[in-house]
Amino acid sequence: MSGLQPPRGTHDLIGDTMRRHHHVVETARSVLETYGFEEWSTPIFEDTRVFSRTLGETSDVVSKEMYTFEDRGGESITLRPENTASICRALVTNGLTQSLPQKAFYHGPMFRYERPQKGRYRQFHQIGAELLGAEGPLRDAEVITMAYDILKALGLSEHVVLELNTLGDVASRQAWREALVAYFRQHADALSEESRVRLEVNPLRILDSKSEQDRALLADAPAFADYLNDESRKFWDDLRSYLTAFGVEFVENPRIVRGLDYYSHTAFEFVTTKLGAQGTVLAGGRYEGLVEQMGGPAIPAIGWAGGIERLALLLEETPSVAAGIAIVPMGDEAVLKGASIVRSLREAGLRAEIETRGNMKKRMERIVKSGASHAVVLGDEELARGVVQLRNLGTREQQEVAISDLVQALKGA
RNA sequence: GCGGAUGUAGCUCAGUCGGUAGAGCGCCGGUUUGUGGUACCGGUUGUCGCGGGUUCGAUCCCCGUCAUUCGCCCCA
Repeated sequence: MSGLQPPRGTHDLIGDTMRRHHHVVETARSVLETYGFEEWSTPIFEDTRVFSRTLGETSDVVSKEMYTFEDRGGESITLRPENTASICRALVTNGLTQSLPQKAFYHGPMFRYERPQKGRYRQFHQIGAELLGAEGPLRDAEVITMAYDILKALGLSEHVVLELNTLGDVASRQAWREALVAYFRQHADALSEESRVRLEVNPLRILDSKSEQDRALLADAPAFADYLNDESRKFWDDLRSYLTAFGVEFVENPRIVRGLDYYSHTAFEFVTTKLGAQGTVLAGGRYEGLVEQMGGPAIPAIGWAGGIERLALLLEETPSVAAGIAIVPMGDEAVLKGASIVRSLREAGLRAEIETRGNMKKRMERIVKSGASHAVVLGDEELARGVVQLRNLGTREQQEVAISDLVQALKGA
């Protein structure tokens, strides 16, 4: 055993872990395609400004969680902590602001320097979707419904609840935020120590506090509903109507504020109670200023990202690998013939292995354990007659088949 | 970044009140050139996480460190 380990918070994806991971991505892909989304791949690292400008300088992600370094040319580079900003950058870079809407999805590693826990890693993987050029709440509802369909296809719809909130437009939020700050300033001495910091840095976060003393204050805090302007209120009403029309259930949770600065109007999270403190499994919202910050026109968009590790942890079962066919040659001559047979099976698109090690009992044990569907036994006697024994390992039925008919017999099976 | 728990074979774990480690499972070979997971025989596995200290001697005691894990913060 070597002393080398993967760096803290990183992990290898092998075997069952990789299969679960892959299953999440491919299940999502098939749903995303029914909605007309296409895969985009952006660089894993970007100019630091892509993230620092857009996520909010004071957000935890930017202030303490980014992997930022100078490259040899002196440029400040950051390993992407999320992908939405990159997608917006790519939209502008590739001149796609002229052909809206764009429906993009992505999956891949993200990097945040955090203390690892179950379902939380420093290199983790997200799958996400962005609808760029989302003209109104119908699109928000549609993109949320798409996320729900993916969770359902993964068999998780029973384990997860959609929590929904509105953050209003910039004007509404600004007015409310000022009222909140004024209120909390008045009661600063009653706030928890952490929330006094939040008051300066990200006051909306106080709403999400788990501290008892903070919660006591929240009851009389200014309600956002009183600050929503007419346009924002209509957006919120329409969103809920459309979601209902799509048949997606949700609960309203006014405490969802999201950690990143760029959201407006719609904010949502799919949460579970099964992952300890890491209950959010997929989350997103509407953002209207990001593309403009990347140097493009003001294009409203709606998107979300799901944590692939968290989704994979929730899967009930590990997807199985496809059953194969095992060739069992007995004797040197038979191995040569077995080689040509296994090749012809593979050329026919069948999954096949040639099993040469140990006595026949040991071979059969290994083959059965491997989940193979059929064994093809080939000894001197069969060789002489140009046939094989084809055994169905499920039914234990065995028949003699001419080598020339083997592919057809297996394809029909 | 803060606080708690844990670290012995590939896996699950036992153990030594300080005398350089064991079980089950797994894995490999054979019984068996001819057929199924459970039979029989044999075999394999460890810097007891890493570094330092105390000691004649440390896997065990002490300190540090790394990793995992739970909670806080924050987030997917």
